[in-house]
Amino acid sequence: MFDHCLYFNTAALARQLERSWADAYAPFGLTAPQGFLLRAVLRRPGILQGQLAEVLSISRPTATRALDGLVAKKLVTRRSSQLDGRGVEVHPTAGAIALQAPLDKASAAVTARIKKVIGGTAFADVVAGVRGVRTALK
Amino acid sequence: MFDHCLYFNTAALARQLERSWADAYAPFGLTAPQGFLLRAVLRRPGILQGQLAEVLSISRPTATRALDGLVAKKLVTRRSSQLDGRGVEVHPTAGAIALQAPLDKASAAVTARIKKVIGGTAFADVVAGVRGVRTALK
DNA sequence: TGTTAACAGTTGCATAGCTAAATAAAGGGG
DNA sequence: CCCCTTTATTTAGCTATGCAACTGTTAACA
Repeated sequence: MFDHCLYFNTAALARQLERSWADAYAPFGLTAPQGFLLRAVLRRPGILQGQLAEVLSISRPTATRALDGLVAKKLVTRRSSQLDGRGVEVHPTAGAIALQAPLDKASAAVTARIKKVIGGTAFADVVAGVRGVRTALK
Repeated sequence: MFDHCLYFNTAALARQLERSWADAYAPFGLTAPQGFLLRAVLRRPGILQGQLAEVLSISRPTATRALDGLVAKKLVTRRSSQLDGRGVEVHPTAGAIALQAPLDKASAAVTARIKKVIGGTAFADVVAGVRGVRTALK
């Protein structure tokens, strides 16, 4: 019905892909967005919340709430920045650090499975195309 | 941070595009999903709810709730199917029919603007690529 | 014809996302 | 030093989405 609509196809694919990631992260007790958020914190311990929102391309209120969830699960802690009392640093707990390798492994498995289905070249082309549109519209 | 992740880029682009569509449909008092839902009903008056969910690639509960919104705005009516009492036909009201042409025009304008920014060829390539992934993963 | 299975829609509950407005901390004149 | 502006986060309120479970309708069939 909306075969040639960029928004329709992109949104539908996002919902479809979310299921794969939800399945992959469920064993860790994480949803897909929580998993990506935690992986971002693990890669940059102490990152400020605002920067997290930016690298994840979500609004700051959404980052606040998503972090509330990870704090409740004792996977990250908030710490007021010494340099600027307005900023809040986010640090992974020991439990989260223990999860990093398995989480990255599970993530790689999802990507590998999708690449196997659609082909590595098609995968790379679509990712590059989507990223290109994001950048052009920014 | 997740530059090569298909899910991350796709979901981020979907959120980004939604703003353009939200702006385009706001003058009609519609959100982006409501606008697409209404356009689908206008193209196939009397379509069954389950078929609507399928063509829009959303779950049936989501279709139920989205339709509740259009019914509240008096843009569509529900009618029990004569052929099968389980099914519910969705019909556009006269008010909705009057909206069809302007709604399609506003939709075309959004697409035209995006095509202008990223180029018509890139647009078509990305749409085809995204749709291809959707189909392959179905 | 009564029972059971399948199917369409709805309801309950939860997550994720946004905008707008409120709070809190810096920083800059005067 | 006080007031005003800017910036970082949070809170409030809303929409969209999904899964699981429930209700009502149809169909199959013993």
